[in-house]
This record gives sequence, structure tokens and C-alpha cells, in this order.
Amino acid sequence: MAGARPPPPASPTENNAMTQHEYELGEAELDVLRALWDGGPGTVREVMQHLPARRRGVAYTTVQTLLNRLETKGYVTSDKSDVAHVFRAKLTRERVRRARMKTLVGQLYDGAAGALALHLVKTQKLSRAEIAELHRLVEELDEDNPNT
Amino acid sequence: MAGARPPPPASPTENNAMTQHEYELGEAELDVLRALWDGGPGTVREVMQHLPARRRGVAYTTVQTLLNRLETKGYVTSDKSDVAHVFRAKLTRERVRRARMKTLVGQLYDGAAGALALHLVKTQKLSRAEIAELHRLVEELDEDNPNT
DNA sequence: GATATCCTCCGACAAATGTAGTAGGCTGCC
DNA sequence: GGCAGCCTACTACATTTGTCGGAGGATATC
Repeated sequence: MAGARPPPPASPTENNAMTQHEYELGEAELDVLRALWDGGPGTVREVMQHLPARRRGVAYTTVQTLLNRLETKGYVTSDKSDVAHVFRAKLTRERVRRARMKTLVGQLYDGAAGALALHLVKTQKLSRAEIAELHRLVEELDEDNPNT
Repeated sequence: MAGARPPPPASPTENNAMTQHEYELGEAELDVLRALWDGGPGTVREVMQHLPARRRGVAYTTVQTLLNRLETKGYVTSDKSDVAHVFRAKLTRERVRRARMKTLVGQLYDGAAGALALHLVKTQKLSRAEIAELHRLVEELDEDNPNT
């Protein structure tokens, strides 16, 4: 994004980024965050090792920049007591999931999460176990809501 | 995004954006596209009318620019036979849904769409109609995959 | 015919994002 | 003591995205 967009008014009560509900994360930033989630806290070099294949080959300093930006945004902290700083994710995967899901539902499903659920069931290849569970769930639902 | 990212190699067979699987759409661009989906084909001025409240107040030319960019990207076409061009969405909501969903699942759910689907079914309150449809879907699935 | 309108086209510009180079500081080892 | 390596801090720069303004053409209006 860019340009003359008025910054969100920043609620007076909560304002440290971790409490906001729209985590602004670029693609690369998210990949770095994911590396942190997957590999746990680590130095720049260690984080690099956990980057997804697609992101391999980026320069050391690129990852460093990304980590610093994430820290500035409040999504990551770092322990600087050692020479090589150790970065740790502050923002959880779950948080991002919820936020992203919410955005997606709002933008493309008119806020109807139910529709999304159906869409997924239609679209995705479910495993046998999943189908079985789904079957069970549907029966429960049918009972709770006995009609048609 | 930005910087020296090598452009995706552009498959030799298909290359007209509509067939690619990652629709690059900014927030504002998506809102404009949504306006087109909601209001059907229309002129810049008409599209403006269907923009979500949050986007009200943007300048006429902003919307115009957005529409033009969308056209350049191949997501929208325009009928220029009249003075005021009439824009029409080429990319469907469904397409974007699928792409976005796929990205989300890949980035934050380890590709486990099934789990996500189940989670949603469990979590969300489905309407009667949705439950009915789900029921139907499950039966289809059971047929395709006759076991348990 | 002169004006007010409305449109499109083009150019601009700031912020965010992706990517990386360079300078300079510690560490450790011969 | 000096050099090789690794690390951080800065700076830089191209693109994308969001936002517009102004020029100039077509229309409608009086």
C-alpha cells in the first residue's frame, strides 16, 4: 500500500501492534516469520536455514533487513546480549491465521464463514478420515437442526 | 512488492494472466473489483457508487487509475465504444477466492485445507441451507469414496 | 458560439516492500 | 599483531500500490 492513506486512528487503549487486528506483512516478511515459527528462535543465519525453498538464495542482509523490519513492527523481538542477535517471533501463527482468515472472509465471502467452510469442502480433496469426521459432524448438525 | 525479483518464467502455453494462479491484487484494486462484481459492468462513476464505505471519498481519477491498472493486468475489460468507458470484470470472484484460499492454506495451514474446512464446520454456525448443502456434499463424497 | 461538464489520458509522488552492498566492529587463530 | 570471518548498522534503489491533479477532447446548455 502507499500514498496518502490516513493512518488508522490507533485506539487509545491498545496500540502496540500486537493488539491491532490487521497484521501488515509482506510476502517475504511472512516467510521469515514462518521460518521463525518453524525453527524457533534463532540468529539471522539460522533463520535463513528455515526459509522455504523459494526464498533460498536471498542475501544474508536481506533476511536481516526483514527481521529488523519485523522487529520494528513489533512482531518479533531480539536478544542482543550475544554477538549474533537471537530473534524470536512475538506474533503467533494462530493470530495471523485468524486475522488473515477474517480478512478473506470479509473480502470474498461477505462475512459468511459458513459459505467458506462449504467452499472448502467442495474445493479441497479431503482425506478419508476427514470425510468420515465430516460425516459425523453433519449428522450431529442434522440432529441439532431437525428439518428439511 | 518490489525490487529485483525475477519475473515468473511465464509458462509458454498460458500466459494471459487469467490463467496464472496468483492474482496480484492490492487492497484497493480488490475493492474496485468487488464493486464490479456487486454492481455489474459500469462506468467509472458507477463503479464508484458500489465501492465499500471505507473507500468512499477517493477521487474519481483514483478509481479510474485502479480500473485501468486492473485492465492492464488482464482482470478487467472495457467497452470503449461510448464516451464513458464501461468496465467489466473478467476475473471472477470464485477464481480469486480459490487463489486466495490456496495461498492462505499454503502459508498458514501447512496445506492442510481439510483440517481447516473441518475446523470451520465445527466452529461456525451454519445456516439451515448450509447444513442441507453440506449434507448433500457429504453424500457425494461418501459415494466417491465408499468406505469406512 | 461560449460555457460548464464530464471523461480519458498522463504524469506525479509518497509509502511499503523486496533485495542487496558497504563500512566497520568483534573474535579467534597463526 | 595481523588477518580472515562473521555480525550489525546504514544506505540505496527498483517496483508496486494508493492517490491525485491537470491538460485537453467531447457534450450538453444557454
